[in-house]
Amino acid sequence: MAIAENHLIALLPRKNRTSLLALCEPVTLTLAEVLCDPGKPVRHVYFPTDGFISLVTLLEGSPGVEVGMVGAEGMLGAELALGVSISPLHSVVQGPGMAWRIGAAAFRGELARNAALKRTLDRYVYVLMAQLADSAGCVRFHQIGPRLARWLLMSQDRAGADNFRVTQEFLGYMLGVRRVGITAAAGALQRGGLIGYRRGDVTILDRKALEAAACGCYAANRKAYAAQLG
Amino acid sequence: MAIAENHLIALLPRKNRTSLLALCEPVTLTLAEVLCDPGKPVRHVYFPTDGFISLVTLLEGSPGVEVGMVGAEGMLGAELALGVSISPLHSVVQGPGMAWRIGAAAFRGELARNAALKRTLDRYVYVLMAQLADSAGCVRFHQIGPRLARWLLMSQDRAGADNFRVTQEFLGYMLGVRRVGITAAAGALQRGGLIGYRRGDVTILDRKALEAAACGCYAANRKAYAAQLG
DNA sequence: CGGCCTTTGTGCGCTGGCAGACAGACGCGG
DNA sequence: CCGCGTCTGTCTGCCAGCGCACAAAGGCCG
Repeated sequence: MAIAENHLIALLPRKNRTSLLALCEPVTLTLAEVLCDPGKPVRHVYFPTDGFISLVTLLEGSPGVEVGMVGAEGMLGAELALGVSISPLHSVVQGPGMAWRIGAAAFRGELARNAALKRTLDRYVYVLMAQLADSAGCVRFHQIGPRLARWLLMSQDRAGADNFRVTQEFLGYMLGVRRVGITAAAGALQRGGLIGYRRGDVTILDRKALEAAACGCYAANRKAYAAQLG
Repeated sequence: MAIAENHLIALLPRKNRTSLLALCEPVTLTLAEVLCDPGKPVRHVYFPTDGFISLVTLLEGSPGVEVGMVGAEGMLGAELALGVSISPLHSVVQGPGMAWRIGAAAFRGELARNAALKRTLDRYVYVLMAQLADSAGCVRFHQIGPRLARWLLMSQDRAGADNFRVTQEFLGYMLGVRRVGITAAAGALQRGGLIGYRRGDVTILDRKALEAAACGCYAANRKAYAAQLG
């Protein structure tokens, strides 16, 4: 089976794209794999095609919160494009699948040669920043229900499927709330017929309604991405 | 009186520095002035020397939260360094003073010519990202007291003085909490002799103790800045 | 001096989410 | 088909922070 596309790579002019892909190797992202720890050097950058990755802030003494998601629309390791090789975030594979991978050194070399790549990634960094800023407000003011709906939509987009696996325990960790909070919110969505949820197996049943139930951050993020990289 | 320095500019090699400064004009930042609205084009970038600026996320339908502060250690308008001229954040002058200012177009031109500038700002963007990510966790998990202490320290650093003006109302807005929450937390700090607070006039009395009372985000942010731009 | 605006202090009832504990339900593997 | 581990649902008590409302104190200005 042919490997799927990564959108950032697809945006590059042919010449820049082939020069980048020449350095890439396809790798499998396996569920719950940790690709990056905060404060540690970035070894590889990843351009997911099928799989997707959660970005989590870890403040010592507190549980984590997800502040971003990276799928085929993005990349992991954008800090290298800023000339820094230390990751500020914790990165965990959230949806299994494939990704293009490049070693950090090779990637820096390519960046120096490939101006179109650098320009594209700069824009991506901007979108990420907007996402981080929104996360702060979302995490503070929005309630569990709408945040859960947003999370499910973002996952659906990146999984490219109506169905994916995730336990309530894990969702609680991502949203920075207790598992029981998720039980309640997910129960409400299920009773309303927006989703089906059975033992770690979510199915999106009514996407329109889910979009209506999600907090505005979902739409805001899509809009910001489309404006810069659409 | 000679205008004070901006640290990012001071980091540049002499040649790059003079070439940038040739485009700058000194301007006065007046308290509560709004320099930038979310979604609007960035007209100027600012390199504060005396004054400082709060960066606030505004999600529609929610109050704001401060997610970053810009003083002489930083700049406002870093998104231009990423090739984007739309600000994602609301920027308000929080401490009056002076800044170097450049028009957006002139700044983009200079960026294209001045590689050292671009490299420095890339690193600054990284520090900002780390700050945004931390903010999300801080806002979610840390209590008002420690967050207030952190805010006061950050302001003291940027004001370059032990004393500055800020009302509890404004503080509540910045931290995304009710004014009464600030009243309680500030009262505790005052009773402990860490600060003096009288009708919009704060004085830092015991900086060491305040550092101990602040949440870890204060130290984390200083460390991240020092590592990249120290 | 007196009035008015700004800023701070306090009280009360409410609620979303927390902590911990436990009981069912499902399903895989032996 | 039985058992145990995983996942989900529910309960109880609790607390930080919320919304609202009002009182008091400081300060500016006529």
